[in-house]
Amino acid sequence: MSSYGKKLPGSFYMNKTVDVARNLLGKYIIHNYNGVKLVAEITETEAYTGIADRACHSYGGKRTARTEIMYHPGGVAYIYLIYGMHFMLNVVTEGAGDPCAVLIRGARPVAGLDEMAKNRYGETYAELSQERRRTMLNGPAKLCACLGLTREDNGLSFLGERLYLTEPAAEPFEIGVGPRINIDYAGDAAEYPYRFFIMR
DNA sequence: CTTGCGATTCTA
DNA sequence: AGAATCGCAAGG
Repeated sequence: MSSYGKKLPGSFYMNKTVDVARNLLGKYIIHNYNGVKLVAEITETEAYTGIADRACHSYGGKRTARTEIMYHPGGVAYIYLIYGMHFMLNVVTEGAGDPCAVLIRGARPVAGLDEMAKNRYGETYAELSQERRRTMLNGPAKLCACLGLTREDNGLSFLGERLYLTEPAAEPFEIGVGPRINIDYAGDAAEYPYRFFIMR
């Protein structure tokens, strides 16, 4: 076990997606990237609950090359390109054939700060403005850019050695809940309280 | 094959 | 408010 806590077991992911989304708050994302350990604490998530969820890419059982990985058993990464330029990291949940996932919307940088800053801004962490230091991981696309995650990493198992999640020493926090962001197309589902975030 | 557009971000 | 920028998915 590393100093960042014990790796989450496969069973963590095989639960109701909304519960996993809530439980992911405070967990660490570890990406061993170019020989550097990038670490970030998850601070904001959104649950996408599969076939019955109009906001979910697999809504209605839609099964395409892009959504295929969501049908895999929980514990793998679903990473896709959006707006032709941004990648989004999701944690696939629940059992095989139940295409659900949790979008990681935000995090707090913990380690590998220089490498993260270089990945997105081409500067060391020390060279970043205070504003950028504060906001470098507070969006799903920024998070992927800083952590060096791309389409190439789609389907990676969180039980492997390169990309995984850990349970760090517990620090209590309150959990905020609200509707998901930018899914106006989803009708009633746009109002579901499926977004979770740490309130400090 | 064509076309419309998105679970975003930054700039003005 | 608008642009950037392209793979995906639906439709012809």
